[in-house]
Amino acid sequence: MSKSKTLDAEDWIKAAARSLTLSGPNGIKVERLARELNVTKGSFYWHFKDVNALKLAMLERWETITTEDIITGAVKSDDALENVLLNIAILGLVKPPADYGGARAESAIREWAKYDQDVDDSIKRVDTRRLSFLRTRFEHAGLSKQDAEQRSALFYATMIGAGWLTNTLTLKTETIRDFIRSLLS
Amino acid sequence: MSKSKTLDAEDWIKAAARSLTLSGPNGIKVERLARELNVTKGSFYWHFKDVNALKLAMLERWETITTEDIITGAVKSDDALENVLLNIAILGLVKPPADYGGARAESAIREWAKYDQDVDDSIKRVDTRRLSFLRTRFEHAGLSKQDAEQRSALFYATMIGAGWLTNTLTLKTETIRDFIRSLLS
DNA sequence: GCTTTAACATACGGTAGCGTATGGATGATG
DNA sequence: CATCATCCATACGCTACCGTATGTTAAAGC
Repeated sequence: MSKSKTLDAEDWIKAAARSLTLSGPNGIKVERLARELNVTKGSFYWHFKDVNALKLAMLERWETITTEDIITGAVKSDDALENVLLNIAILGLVKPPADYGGARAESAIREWAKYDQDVDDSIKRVDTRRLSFLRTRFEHAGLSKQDAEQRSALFYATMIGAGWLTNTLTLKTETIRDFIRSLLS
Repeated sequence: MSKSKTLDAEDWIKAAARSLTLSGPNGIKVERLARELNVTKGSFYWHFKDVNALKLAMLERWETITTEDIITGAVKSDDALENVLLNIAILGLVKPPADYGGARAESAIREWAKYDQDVDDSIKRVDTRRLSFLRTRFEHAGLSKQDAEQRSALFYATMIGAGWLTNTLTLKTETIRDFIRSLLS
């Protein structure tokens, strides 16, 4: 909701992302988003061909945000791998800006992927990108290719699960640190 | 789809569970399920008051299946804790019968819970039940209360994440075994 | 064999949502 | 200042649902 008098496509994308995290994929309805933006759907069909176009645009934003942006951000602190991983773990690996749905977008999109091929393609690219980053890092730390592949996968699975269960359980930093150390030994 | 000429409530519950795993929560539509069952919705409203009643009935089935039934099944092999956990991990902790949506029901329900209070209540009970089972086991293995709490949580998070990413990555049995050993030491 | 009832089918009114078509306002531009 | 493109509102037909009301059938009970 910029202060400009008229909306642009990006405003609609943000609204869709917010709605996704609040109500799930089926919360993304044209007339509903229009109400939240205080316009009518006449505006929407000016900026987008149809809802599918909005979906694809939103996925594209999310992809770049949760791979390139986040990973490069986490690596900026180029400490020892242990600290890099800890950073990633604590940040949840997935903290897109609140404008675009925040951390809750991850799980919503991940589940959505099971019923929608476009979404599945998107998340597969994201997973591949992240896993290859982790695997490379583990290899640089001296692990064999096989160990690097398995342990980065184990680490990634744990982060996804933990980020998923934030409302149910809380992992202490020390617990995560021990876990990372066992992966690196 | 039993061979009996008429349907019962259980048939509708199974159909709803299947539809949930295939199309998500918004795949659970009365007229849609009716088509899949080769009847009309006249049948549905005879067996249930409304869709919400079907939702609640399905959640109840899922709860008992994925806690009592599964856990007691995994424990039947009353080996050392290491093997029990391995069993749980490999079984995914969450393999309800295919009739009721199979393993994919877990993630669907877990995501659904974010937008629906009834579902959230249900999954909170399930998580509590499972975590308390794990925690008790860890304590019996000689870990302190704090360690048992944290490590069972870590184990559970990993299992949820791994079960979630089965299409993306594959953890070898040996990897999981090493992980469990590090948790028990 | 006639009624009763369980298990559906059919028909209806109502809402929410999609996409289109077209009209209206507002600012830039020559 | 008349025109033109941008941005949005309004109005329309259409489909997919929900839930209700009522008709239908086949089998069970007596």
